[in-house]
Amino acid sequence: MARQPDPTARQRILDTAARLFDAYGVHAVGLQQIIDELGCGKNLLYREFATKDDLVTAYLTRCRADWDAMTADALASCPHDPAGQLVALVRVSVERALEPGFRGCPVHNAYAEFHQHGHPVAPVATAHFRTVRQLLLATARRAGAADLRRLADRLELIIDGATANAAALGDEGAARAAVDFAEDVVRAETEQRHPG
Amino acid sequence: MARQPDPTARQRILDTAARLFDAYGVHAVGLQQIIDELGCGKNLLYREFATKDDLVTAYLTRCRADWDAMTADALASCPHDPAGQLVALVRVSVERALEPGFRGCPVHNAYAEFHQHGHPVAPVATAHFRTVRQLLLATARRAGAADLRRLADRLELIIDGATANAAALGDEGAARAAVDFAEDVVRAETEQRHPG
DNA sequence: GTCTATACTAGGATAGAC
DNA sequence: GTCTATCCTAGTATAGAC
Repeated sequence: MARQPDPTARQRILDTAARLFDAYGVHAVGLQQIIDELGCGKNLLYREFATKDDLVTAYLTRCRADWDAMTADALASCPHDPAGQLVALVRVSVERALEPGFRGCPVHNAYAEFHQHGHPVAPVATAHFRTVRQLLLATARRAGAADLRRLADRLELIIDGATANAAALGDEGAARAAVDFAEDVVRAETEQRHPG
Repeated sequence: MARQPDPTARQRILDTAARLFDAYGVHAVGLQQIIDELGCGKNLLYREFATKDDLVTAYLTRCRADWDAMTADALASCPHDPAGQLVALVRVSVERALEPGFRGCPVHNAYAEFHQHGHPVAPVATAHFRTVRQLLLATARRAGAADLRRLADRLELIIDGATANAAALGDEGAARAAVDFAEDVVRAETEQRHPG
């Protein structure tokens, strides 16, 4: 009897690839290493992903989905408090960045490895950067910020800064100060102006 | 007559290596590519740098020296105004990050590629991170900040955030807001408290 | 003696045939 | 799942120009 194709194969390949790419970077991980860790045959991987670029693109798409889910949870934690949602977006970013072994935002890291020459993974990364920006702007608007772009810019700097710094210094660096910082910024940018 | 050894060889190798590592990442650049671009023989490179790790370590040490020179200039631009120096440190970081082709802080990028298993380049990178932090703390102290660590943490988040964000979105992102942000933070953290 | 250039080893990469 | 082809890597050794 012929074996049935395994519908979970693609997901298992992506799980292993993501773990290795996250830990060592894309260039540093070979397909053979993924195959060895997964214990599958070479055919299976090449059936699901024709080239390494295809696998990397799928990996980055998955990173984007993870980030979308993480931020959706943050927004849902205080659905009627947009100012609190802005702080929650910073909080979940910092929590992720302070996990042991964190090596930096996978999308930023992959973009640094592949941003040249119209590489196929570059547009997936840049789409993520625009998504982050749009989410901050939309939430700042609902929070009634006087200057939408200024508040969104400042929170984006805090998020990106905490992410990069945590990769370098972990919780011995500036990342642990990010949430307090964000609270002060949100308060300053959304408080009522005194009349007259 | 015998040829004289070229005292500039090591520097020329480092120039070319730094340009390629900055543009494509360390893993993505082979020694052969450096040799080809430089037009030297393989022997010369291996005489100056016995292994690729040696070359990468020298490259990172050079990146650190570049950063030290850049920040020394910033401090010298307003030697009797520590608060202005803090803003100047942010300004030069943002200017560097907004240059065309910027791919992120080279030390952060290299650390992301080589942070595992006690790799010989990792300590060079972590020493840089501590240097940045110490410089911000020392300057914040001279600026008379009420809470040294809070001011240094916040400025470090802004610098790291602008650097990472500029690599992703260039001047269409949050990086251009960093200097104004830093000015507000420095003002808030160094202003005189009202007595009583 | 210093340099360029090339040949070579050994291993790992992607890719694909069977 | 194995086996092969081709390429690229780090690194060494050798040949020959200046």
